Amino acid sequence: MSDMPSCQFESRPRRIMMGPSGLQTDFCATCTVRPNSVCNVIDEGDISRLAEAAVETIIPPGRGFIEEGAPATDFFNVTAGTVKLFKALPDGRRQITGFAAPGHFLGLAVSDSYAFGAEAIDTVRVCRFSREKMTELLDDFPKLERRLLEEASNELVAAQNQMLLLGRKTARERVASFLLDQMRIGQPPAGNGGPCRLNLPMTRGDIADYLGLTIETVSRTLSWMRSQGMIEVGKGYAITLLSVSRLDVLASGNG
Amino acid sequence: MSDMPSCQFESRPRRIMMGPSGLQTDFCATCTVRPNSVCNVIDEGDISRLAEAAVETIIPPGRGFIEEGAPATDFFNVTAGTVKLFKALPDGRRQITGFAAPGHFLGLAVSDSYAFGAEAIDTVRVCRFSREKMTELLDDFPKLERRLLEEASNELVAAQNQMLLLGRKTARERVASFLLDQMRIGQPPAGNGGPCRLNLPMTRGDIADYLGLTIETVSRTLSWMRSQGMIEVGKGYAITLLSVSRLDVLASGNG
DNA sequence: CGATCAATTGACATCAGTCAAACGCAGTGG
DNA sequence: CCACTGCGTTTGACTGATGTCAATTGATCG
Repeated sequence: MSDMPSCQFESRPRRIMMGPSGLQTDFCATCTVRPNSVCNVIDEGDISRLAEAAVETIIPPGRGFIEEGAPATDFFNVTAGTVKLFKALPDGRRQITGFAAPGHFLGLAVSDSYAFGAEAIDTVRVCRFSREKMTELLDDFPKLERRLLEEASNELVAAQNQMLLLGRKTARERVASFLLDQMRIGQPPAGNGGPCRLNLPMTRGDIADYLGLTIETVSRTLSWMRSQGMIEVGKGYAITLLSVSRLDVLASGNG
Repeated sequence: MSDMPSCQFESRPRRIMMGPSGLQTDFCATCTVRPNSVCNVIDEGDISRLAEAAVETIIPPGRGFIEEGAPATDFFNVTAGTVKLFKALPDGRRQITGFAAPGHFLGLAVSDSYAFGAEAIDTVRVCRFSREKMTELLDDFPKLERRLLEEASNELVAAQNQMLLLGRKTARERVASFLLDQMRIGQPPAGNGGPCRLNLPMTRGDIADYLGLTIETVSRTLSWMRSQGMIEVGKGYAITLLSVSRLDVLASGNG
């Protein structure tokens, strides 16, 4: 599907403000995703330590930047765009294990090689940390470790939900679950129940690989939902959820 | 399938040796699973702190001891037997998200309620830690936090593998993957390639719920493997792997 | 306008699920 | 000792949801 060249970064070393003392200062201080990311455990006073360790990298759409099985040299924090994480079988079958939105931390594999691949869906910006810098940060900021554990636990919960979806839900239930999940990402938790417009960054193929279905089944299912008045399929990647409640019933297996 | 009574423990407060100073001593020091569990990061000198916090609990076969959605009051460390972890849909469909063998740490969910249920397969022994005690331990032993992060990362990798299995593998590939995984649990990593006898603690139903299949399909697939000379199905829960290499080819999708 | 690529739709095939029967084994009680 | 029961497993016949293959539509971009 994608050519997946071996990990090539289009890194552009970030221009960093220098403070009076010559120390790097507030490159991270102005980061818009910090409140939602693991970085939020670093105090204002220590923020320059973070900026020092991070290298901002821009990744164009479709470019792979983590190769499954390659040596795990870096950690990443997504600051813009959406990344797909996946595993593949030798014959090309692919399972997307998750989508990483801004704030998401990547690279939690403990082993010395990545257990999954990663590819930019749209234009992605990440903060890259070398393994060494990351180790230093972990040693100096115990809070960071606790925060990463929290992050990992949340991912585990998401993974368990996905296993339930992949192992036991029907195609309609899977698509409904997916749409609701996507809604919860963009929306504040208190959804008002009214129509909700989504702008999905990923293709039908990505959705299929995420839900363990084929492109055709995803397309047919969306068409069926449209025929039922549950959603509206706009042009491009827009989908409007017309009846969140009915999708909810479907997603939880009571359709 | 199981009646799952609300969490009832058959706790028997562990008899603990008292040292000269009146402090509890080496209940954990003699623990056979400590080398493989998160507890191995606590130094000998501090081992009594661990013993102080742990309550050993015996759980009979079939008894549920974590209920999905219930308040997450305790953490567990499995010391004997096998536990199944699962999520369920309202209509009873069930996905087993993993099996916890001795050494496995349970309860990593950060939220205040359990994201999964847990039930003993055979007679299970666990060390139970209250949330408060666990927090104390984490505060006092930073190494423990790092170790838990490692554990969580490993579980994430396993979860990603399982997503690939559930989303993209055929029934034969799933069963082959499962048998090989089970072999690797019991065996030291250097499998000699010769026949390998497994004694699975779980029923066909559990295997089916783990692999996202039905009992019938699991049974048929095992019969097919037997007809191919790949395995031997003994009475009870014994299965002998006759050709690990052919199972390997199957499991990785080149069957 | 033609080329390309993603998405949709249709016709058909198939893998795994469903329903049902039979088997094997263990435990119980006559 | 044997009949009876319960439960998990195996096997068979059939069904159906989803995959496969293929044609069409629609959007984007030179």
